[in-house]
Amino acid sequence: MQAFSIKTKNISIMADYNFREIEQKWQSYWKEKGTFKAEVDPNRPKFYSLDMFPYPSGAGLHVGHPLGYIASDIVSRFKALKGFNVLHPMGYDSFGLPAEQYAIQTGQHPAITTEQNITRYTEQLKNIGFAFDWDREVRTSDPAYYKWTQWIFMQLFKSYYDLDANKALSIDSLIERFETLGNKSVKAVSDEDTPVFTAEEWKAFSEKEKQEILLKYRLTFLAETTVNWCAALGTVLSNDEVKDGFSERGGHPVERKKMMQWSMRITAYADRLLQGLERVDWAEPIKEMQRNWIGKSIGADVVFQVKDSDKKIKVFTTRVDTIYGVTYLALAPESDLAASLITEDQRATAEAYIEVAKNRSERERMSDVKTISGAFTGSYAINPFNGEEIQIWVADYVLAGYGTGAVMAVPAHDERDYNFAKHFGLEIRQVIEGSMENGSFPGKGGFIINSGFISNMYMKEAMAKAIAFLEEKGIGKGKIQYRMRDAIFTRQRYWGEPLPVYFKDGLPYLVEEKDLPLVLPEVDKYLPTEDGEPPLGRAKDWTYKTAEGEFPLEMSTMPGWAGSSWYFFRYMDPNNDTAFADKIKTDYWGAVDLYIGGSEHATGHLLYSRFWTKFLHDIGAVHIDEPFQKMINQGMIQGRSNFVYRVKGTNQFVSHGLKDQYDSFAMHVDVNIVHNDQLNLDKFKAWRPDLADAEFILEDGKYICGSEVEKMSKSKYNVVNPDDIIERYGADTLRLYEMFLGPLEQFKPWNTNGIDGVYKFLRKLWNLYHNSAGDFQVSNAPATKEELKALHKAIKKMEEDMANHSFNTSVSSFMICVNELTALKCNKREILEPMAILVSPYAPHIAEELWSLLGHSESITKATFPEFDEKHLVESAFEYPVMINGKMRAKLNLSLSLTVQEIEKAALADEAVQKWLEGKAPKKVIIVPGKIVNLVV
RNA sequence: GCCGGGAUGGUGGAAUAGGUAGACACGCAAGACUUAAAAUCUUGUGGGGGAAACCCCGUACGGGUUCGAUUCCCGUUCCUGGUACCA
Repeated sequence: MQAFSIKTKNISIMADYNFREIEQKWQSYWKEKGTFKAEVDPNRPKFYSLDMFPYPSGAGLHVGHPLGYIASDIVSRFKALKGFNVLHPMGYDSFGLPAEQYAIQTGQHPAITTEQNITRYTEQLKNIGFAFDWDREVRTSDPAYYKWTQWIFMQLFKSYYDLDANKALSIDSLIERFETLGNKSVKAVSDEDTPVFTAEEWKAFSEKEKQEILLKYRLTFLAETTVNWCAALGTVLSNDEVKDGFSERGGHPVERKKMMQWSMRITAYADRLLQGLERVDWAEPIKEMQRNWIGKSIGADVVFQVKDSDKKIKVFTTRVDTIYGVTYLALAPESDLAASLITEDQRATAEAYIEVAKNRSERERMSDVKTISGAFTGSYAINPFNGEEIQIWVADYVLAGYGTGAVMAVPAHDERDYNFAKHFGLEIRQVIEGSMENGSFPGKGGFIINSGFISNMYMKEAMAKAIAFLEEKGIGKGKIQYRMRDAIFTRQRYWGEPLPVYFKDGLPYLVEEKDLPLVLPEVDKYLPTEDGEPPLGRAKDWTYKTAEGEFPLEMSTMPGWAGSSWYFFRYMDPNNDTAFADKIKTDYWGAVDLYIGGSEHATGHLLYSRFWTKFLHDIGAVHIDEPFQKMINQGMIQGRSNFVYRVKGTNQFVSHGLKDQYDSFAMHVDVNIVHNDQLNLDKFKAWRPDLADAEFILEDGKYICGSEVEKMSKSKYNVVNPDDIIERYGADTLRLYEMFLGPLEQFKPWNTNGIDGVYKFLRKLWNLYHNSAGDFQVSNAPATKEELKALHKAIKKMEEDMANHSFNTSVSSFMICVNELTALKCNKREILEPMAILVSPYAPHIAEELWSLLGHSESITKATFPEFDEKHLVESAFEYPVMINGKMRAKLNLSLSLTVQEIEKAALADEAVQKWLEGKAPKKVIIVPGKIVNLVV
């Protein structure tokens, strides 16, 4: 009877670490109990942990994607154990080009592919055991979501940027001011060509004229703009979607083209976007990238009169202090003014030059910086400071898109101007004290010479005087110029949010809010129409009906960044039908406390989100002004390819170490059939039919593969799928291993060479709670000093690592702790309970299982993080390294209560030390108690 | 070109306030268990010399500061990310 019962027990409870069973069990438990449901709770501090919005691609997740999610999951779970109310959501940026390209090829509606991809992504994410509140999932392509993307667009349309208030204000308030005062006194961000008018003139304008003027102020507006046109994709692209003259997605050529486009007046926020960077805790390089992208320059506009003409040329310069050194003006080839200034005697050469320069592609111009080219127009301008006549040139080093498209050239103090002047034999006139031996020099802050009334001054003073002169004469003013351009907001594509806009008399009007969402219509094909309209031109009845009649709706859709610029607010209140999110909720959750994602979004998403947040702040919709308080940029996981070496002309494969003895060539082999660089021969034969009868030349009985770090891609057979790792080792091992691989921010190749160690760790952890028969067994006996010390070392380390986001070192410290406890044969509840909590953020499934075996009925996620107590780590003795001249020569175990004199005495008495001292007394003795002894002889 | 980040054993990496370089893990080697293999466990493992004690060298390279430098400073090389005629 006795024997029988034991046997039954062994069979029923005997438990090796069975990750499959455990992980499924707890994932279902979390789902059923709604463990990670987050609700507003004013009595608890909040923590908002966010991952960058994924685009659900058809390829599914590979092992690199979850890296950041695992890190944020660990932080989220840790914060919850620390008593925080954690918001940790996940959702999908589900509008995008790949689904549409696929739709064009197959005719399948992008919504269907997108849905399939999301299902796959969600399944993969759930297998990893993330503490996401899945009830908050959002999708940008869901009408209930994009209703509010459209709503935000409408608010932008109804707003302008007021420079006195330094915020966005309603366009209605602007109209009121126009009606009473005209626009002369209005300081607002508007188009360059905005006319000045009085109240009377305003009132006399027609409805059409009024709307045209208002468009020059609206924060989102329709205007003729030079855009990046990608013919292959049939759409315009934003600057951050273009890399080296080619589209980021697909690598198609991109050209500059003038088109009527919707834009967002992000430039109005340039300065606040710059200022705000001071207040966020981001990695410095990302901030620097944004600063460069915004590109603030402080300088002045200067107007040059064209000689014998009423034409004027406005230039922007950051160095008015060098204005007496100007020896020519240069205009961009695209400039209409340049063409009009060409005189008869220069016509042939200048026009030919403009023709060539204009038609050179952006890419050509960029890659060919060294070649200096230009042409004299034949016209002269007058330098307003000294009345000198200077030549006006056309030069392709001047960009039409920056400043005024014209520069005042100071060859002595600007390298490009210098090279140009040298090349064409133009005058070089020095106006700052210094040596011209090595060509031009910027001489910033230098002493000004040969410069009329600003001579004998330093830069700062000279600039102030020169600007005062310009303003007094009405021929210029101090100005701040930004490199950043307004963001194009339309794409001539199907799979995006429709703009809630219709056209009347050729002018845009908003649809009424009650008609939102303006749902994406069905079309027969996802291609442009025959007459070049965007795909929405194919939709039937794509019109808007008002009391006045039926009007055509806008046919372009919003760009990919629209939906992702505000999704972090929607997570706070994902199902709200009356607002994009309830104010009480946005007030409570506030800014994202930790944002983890790649640095590739530095100048796109991260800038646009900040812009929209500031706008929503201005209109009183949210109280925060910066969306992401702290950000960590995880490094990309690269692929690590494996190779086999085929002997030429045979079906023989030679192992890596022997390949040089044969005439062989390398061939990619699927990394999933290679373990620790050793090829699984059976799986290799089964991999492809032509390899079934492959033969091998082995070294030490093994086939060793070569390896190389490359991008993770299907064609290189180096894609590792998280599901495969989970199938083999479990989600907890995957989570631990991704963290163990190295610092989160670092770029690193994925290889599974070390994964066994992490898996072994989990088994050792499991064994602490089980006896050798595999039965759960913990003791209630009090813990020993050593056991407590091992535990508290780990607690301390984890606390520190969490503060520094050093996840890899925490995994090591868990291993050390488990190794120590195993050596101590510890199975005390007093140790093992806190131990389970400690590892639970990293390995939540096994931790839940152990926690429940320990007799707890509630999830371990509701436990409290163990309190660190320094007293367990206090040592009474220390093994001093004793150094002679900085080299470690002896070790000395001494009590920490010894005084410096006593330590010195003990050190000098040591045998090994005596040998090195050779009987002499040390010249100098350095003793740092608890650290080191160093003797100088 | 300009602005960042980096370089540590065979490999991933550690050293968080200048104080024992190489924690932890992989791999490798030897041993135990096994008919055998796998798994597991034990021991060793930066390089060179030595039977050993121990000695010399060693954190990309060259200098410097310091009693003491992977850590701070100056210079060089290589890798890597961003950006590109921005007036």
